[in-house]
Amino acid sequence: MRLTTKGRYAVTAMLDLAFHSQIKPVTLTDIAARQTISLSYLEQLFARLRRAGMVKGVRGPGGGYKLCKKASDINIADIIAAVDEALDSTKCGGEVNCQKDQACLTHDLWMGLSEQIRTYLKGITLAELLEKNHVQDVAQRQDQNAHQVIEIHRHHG
Amino acid sequence: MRLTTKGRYAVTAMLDLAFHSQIKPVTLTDIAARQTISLSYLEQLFARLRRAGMVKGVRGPGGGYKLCKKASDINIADIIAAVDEALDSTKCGGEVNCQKDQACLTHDLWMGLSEQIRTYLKGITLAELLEKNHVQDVAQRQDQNAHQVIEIHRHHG
DNA sequence: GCAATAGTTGACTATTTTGCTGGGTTAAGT
DNA sequence: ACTTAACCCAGCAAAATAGTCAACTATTGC
Repeated sequence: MRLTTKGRYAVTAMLDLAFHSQIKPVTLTDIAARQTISLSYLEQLFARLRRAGMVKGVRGPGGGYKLCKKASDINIADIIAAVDEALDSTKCGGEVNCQKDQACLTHDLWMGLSEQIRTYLKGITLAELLEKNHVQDVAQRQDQNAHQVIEIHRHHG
Repeated sequence: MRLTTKGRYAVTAMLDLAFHSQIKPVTLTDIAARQTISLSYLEQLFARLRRAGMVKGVRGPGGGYKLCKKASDINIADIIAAVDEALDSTKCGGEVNCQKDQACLTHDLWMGLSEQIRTYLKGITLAELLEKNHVQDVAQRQDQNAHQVIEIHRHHG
């Protein structure tokens, strides 16, 4: 399991989708605007998410994307796996005898690590994240406001 | 904390170094040959590892690289951090108000995840890895031999 | 001192991934 | 019909990844 910006984009977009598509489908244009991701890049990502059976596209006016499953049934690991797509992980993609003699020293480490991370991310659902974010988002906003007030006081005091 | 092939290369090389530099320094040429990583790429990686105070270069004949600390005092997270070098992690590198209004939806997730992974990797030392690999390496070799014997039997039986 | 070894440095290239632009086609709603 | 928005490409620019080459310096051993 690789961790790059691409996966983060996908998770961000899915989060946005989960949050806004309760009532009607959400257009990629909207997500692009809210999350400042380019529309075309989103199209690429959603093409893969769709192929992975995570989202469904609805054409025509009033269309957009919807989640195929409940947000509580979608985990982060699957999202990342969907967009990262079949990188053979290293020269030793799954195989054990990856190197001539000594068998790729880090094999066990990376397999173990990968598994650990995957397990961790599989345990987190979109729904959980949404909840968590909602709460903390408010908290952050309050903090920010507080800081701003303090800053203003400093500059004008 | 990002996870890419670069970090894996670095860990692989450090593992090799830890394993072979018990007696005398190890040249990058040797590591390059054993781990099939290009010499120049290794040079780049080791330049950073050296600047991070993890390895020490010894010039002249019989020279090479040595670990600065004991293998049991070097953890994987530090190795990866050393070569990955100051990526500001995303547009919201550490800052909280990464986006105009809604504050980067995935912020909490990625910070939490990063921390989780870092913690995990900080808990693994080169020494531990070496030990683990040594044992499993032998095991794998035995397995392989066994499989080969079976294959031969199949083809010639 | 001289030659060989091996680190050190930097500039330069190639490949891949990433992220994006812009063109189109197709399905659905008004 | 017309609009909307998914779908589908072909390509492109920037960045990251991986590697090459060449010059230089410090160290060891003869």
